[in-house]
Amino acid sequence: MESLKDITGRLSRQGYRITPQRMIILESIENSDTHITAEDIYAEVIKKYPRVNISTVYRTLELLKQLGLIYEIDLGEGKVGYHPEGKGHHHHLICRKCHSIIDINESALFSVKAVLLQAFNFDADLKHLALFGLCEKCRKE
Amino acid sequence: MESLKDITGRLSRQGYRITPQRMIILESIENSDTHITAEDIYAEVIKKYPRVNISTVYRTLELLKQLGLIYEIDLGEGKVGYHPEGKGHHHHLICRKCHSIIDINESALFSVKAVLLQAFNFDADLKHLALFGLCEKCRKE
DNA sequence: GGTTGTATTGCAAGTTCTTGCAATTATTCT
DNA sequence: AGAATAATTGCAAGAACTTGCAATACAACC
Repeated sequence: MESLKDITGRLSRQGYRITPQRMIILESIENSDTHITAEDIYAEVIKKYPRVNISTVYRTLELLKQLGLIYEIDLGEGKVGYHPEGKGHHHHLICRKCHSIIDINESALFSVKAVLLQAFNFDADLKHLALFGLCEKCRKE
Repeated sequence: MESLKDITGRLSRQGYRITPQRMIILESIENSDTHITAEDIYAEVIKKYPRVNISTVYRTLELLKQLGLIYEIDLGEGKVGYHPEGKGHHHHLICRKCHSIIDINESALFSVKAVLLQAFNFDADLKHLALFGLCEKCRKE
């Protein structure tokens, strides 16, 4: 479990600056239990710091994503959620027809990660994956 | 390999109408060798039928996607590509840092599909998957 | 603590995709 | 073939995100 201090330390060491905006955005993500959206993060942020612009939120999310500190998850229907690295991992099976979502455990795809690492030297982020397809109900229709 | 006639037949049988707009959009996707984008499809379409609106392109892509006749692929950097069902399948390993893309064969993930089908009765579309992570080069930096 | 260099921000304009609605048109039924 | 009906389209407005740029402010160095 990575604390806020670990994250800011890591940003700092890589030459990124610790701004009040980034701190509030980070806190919002860490405090969320679910897959929080950019819009929800923005709503949280302006409660405390009304002058923050939404483009700052998007830029910060992009930065944290590239550094691997948060994960972006495609939730289907054009929705995108974010999740901190430190919290539990799982995957989503999303029905492309009825849009229902089944959550499955991280371990279901452990073998895939190993294959990709060995065959392609590619370190895949198989922690929060969205897989699309047809659910049990829609397969029968 | 599914021909244009197979696709229109399937649309028709399910109560969808065959319009000139849909025909041109379908042809553009079928004729493309790569992962064509919505923008490129639109550019193709208006060459032949200048009055078509781009929202028709998006709506048609959404329909074909839900019916499983085309696949949508997240290419990273906010880019989305489309691929007809009838042509070859493969996956992409996309580096979240340098955005390079490695193509891998469909068969690399056959075992995953079987597991999801057995455990969750979920028929996953593991034909054109985008997996994000770090490539060999960026892992060393 | 003040100065300096550069990352970051806010703003506004721009892209990309979505949606509501009235007009149009493909299909069905006679 | 013509009328009925319901899916589809074009349009315009909107939502979600991105980007260029000048102003600001973090952090490093004296």
